[in-house]
Amino acid sequence: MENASIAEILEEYAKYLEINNEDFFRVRAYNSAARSVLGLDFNIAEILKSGEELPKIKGVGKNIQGHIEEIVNSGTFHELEEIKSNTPQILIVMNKIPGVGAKKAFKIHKELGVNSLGELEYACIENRLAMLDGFGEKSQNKILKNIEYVKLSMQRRLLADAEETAEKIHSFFESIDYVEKYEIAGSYRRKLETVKDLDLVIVAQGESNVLDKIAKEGFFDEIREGGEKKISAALDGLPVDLRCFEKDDFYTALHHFTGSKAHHERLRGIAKSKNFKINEYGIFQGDKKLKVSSEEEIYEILGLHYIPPELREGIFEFREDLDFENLVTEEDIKGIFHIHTNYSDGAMALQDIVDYCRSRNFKYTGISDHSRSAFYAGGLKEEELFDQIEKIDAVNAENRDFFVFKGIESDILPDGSLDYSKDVLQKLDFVIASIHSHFNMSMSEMTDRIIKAVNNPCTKILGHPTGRLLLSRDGYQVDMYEVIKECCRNNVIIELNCNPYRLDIDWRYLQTLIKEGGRVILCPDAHSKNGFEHIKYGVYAARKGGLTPAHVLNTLDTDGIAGILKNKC
DNA sequence: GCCGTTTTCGGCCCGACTGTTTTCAGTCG
Ligand SMILES: Nc1nc2c(ncn2[C@H]2C[C@H](O)[C@@H](COP(=O)(O)OP(=O)(O)OP(=O)(O)O)O2)c(=O)[nH]1
Ligand SMILES: [Mg+2]
Ligand SMILES: [Mg+2]
Ligand SMILES: [Zn+2]
Repeated sequence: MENASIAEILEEYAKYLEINNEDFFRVRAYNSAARSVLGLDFNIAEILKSGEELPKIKGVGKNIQGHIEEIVNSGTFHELEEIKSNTPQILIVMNKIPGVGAKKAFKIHKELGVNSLGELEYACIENRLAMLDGFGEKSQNKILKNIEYVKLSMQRRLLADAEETAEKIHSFFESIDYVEKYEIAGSYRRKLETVKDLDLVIVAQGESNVLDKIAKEGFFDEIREGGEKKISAALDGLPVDLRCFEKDDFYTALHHFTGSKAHHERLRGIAKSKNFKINEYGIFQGDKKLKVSSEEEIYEILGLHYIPPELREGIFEFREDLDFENLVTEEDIKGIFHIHTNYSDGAMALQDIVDYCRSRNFKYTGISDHSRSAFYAGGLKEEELFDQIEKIDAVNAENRDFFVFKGIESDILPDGSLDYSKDVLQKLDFVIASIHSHFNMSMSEMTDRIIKAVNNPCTKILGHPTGRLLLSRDGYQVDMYEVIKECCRNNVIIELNCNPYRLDIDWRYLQTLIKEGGRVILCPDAHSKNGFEHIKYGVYAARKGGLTPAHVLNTLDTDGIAGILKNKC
């Protein structure tokens, strides 16, 4: 079992505790234990099963360790199952109403016997809500109005889609002259794969009510609420939070608004233990406000190495054995694999791809169309593959400073075998093995299926290992830890698919992967020219996972790649 | 629920805003 599964279950329990109005610090204990588990450099289940003693895990004491042992044995723990079956659905629903949290939802349910949103609407209309202690006419009206928001059920947004809204915001700030400095912070700046909103930090020197002025520009679709220092707006259906600061406070404000919440809890705890205090207005030593002119200085003052925004998730950035000085960048990428041509479902011809890659200064590419079982995606019959091989050989004969590696994205068939015979695959430089069908297998079946493909000597790369499509399709059930170990044992590189809907393998597994000695390859999975633009999302994800160029196969030059691929099957 | 260590229970990140309150709790960032 993966640590991530354990973490997920602990987080779920925290959510139920919170909804049931349990002690705040108890809720937080479960949340922070979950983060700790996610950031471990060993596999909990493996250690427990071997009968060894579990090393000390920060934030995991007797109780939570007991739960973890139960989770490893049975996939859940009884307190969780109990609270799940005892929590009325309406509490969960009401918690989604803006302005209604655990306390209010609990009270409404308990004292008014409200069991559905419909009943809540009635209670408001009949003025019963306003009669409750702590409620009044205004909050009643607000709740009535906000019930609609739950029905709309706000979704998170793909980072790549949020970027389009961000572009509009950049143009807007170009067009006005009274904002001196601003930056989009929050999860957007941390390059999280999906974002709930955009969080803007704004500085306007010598302007009294900047936010008011911005609100009145009519640029945003909606201004939901606001005070002097912050307003909540929306654009393209995406919420936007704006906060205004003095120029001198810009860096601590930016740092604050970049988050994450979990990062701040840890960092501020550390600060406090060293007799500092951090908030959005500065870092303080006693009454003295220290001068800060970069985010780096905040970490320096605390005696910590710098933690870039992408890493600030409260998961593993505080581990003492890690530093983030040499994270991979887009410039490190020397060439790209997993390109589809018009032989299968791609839009570009081989020569177009070569020309385009050269114009982008790539030194090589790896062509991999779909295999024959993927008939819906124009998968290649053997003759077509042989034809493509000839064409690629011809291109390579013409070019001295660019190389095309010959490959295929082979379906992993339900029994774990690949889609062509060995003597066909031997004609290729590489095989990406991917799952494109029969997603509904049990976790152990699916894990066995993938592991069998990974053990096939022809397999060089494992493609999009969970098959997830962010915000629309969960990945298939697979034990990623077992898969990672098998990949490392067989020298199979794991793809980090750069398509912003995929970003698969998830960055949260990357520390585990490199601990096991593995590497990733960043693949745009391009079906058209536009697909090449996706590389940056893969780089963001790799950085979030703390990877350096050495952990990314396609930072190597052509000879380096050829060396890795030289053992044919 | 966890932690530290003045080994036993008090503290756990910090602030803006709202609406209710009559001095602050709840929600959200
Ligand atoms: N210190 C502190 N800062 C917080 C807390 N909650 C939010 N923040 C800061 C850090 C967050 O990154 C920032 C923006 O809050 P958001 O709710 O928008 O979360 P974030 O952008 O991190 O993720 P999301 O919007 O959900 O994709 O505000 C908190 O409880 N404590
Ligand atoms: Mg946000
Ligand atoms: Mg926000
Ligand atoms: Zn694929």
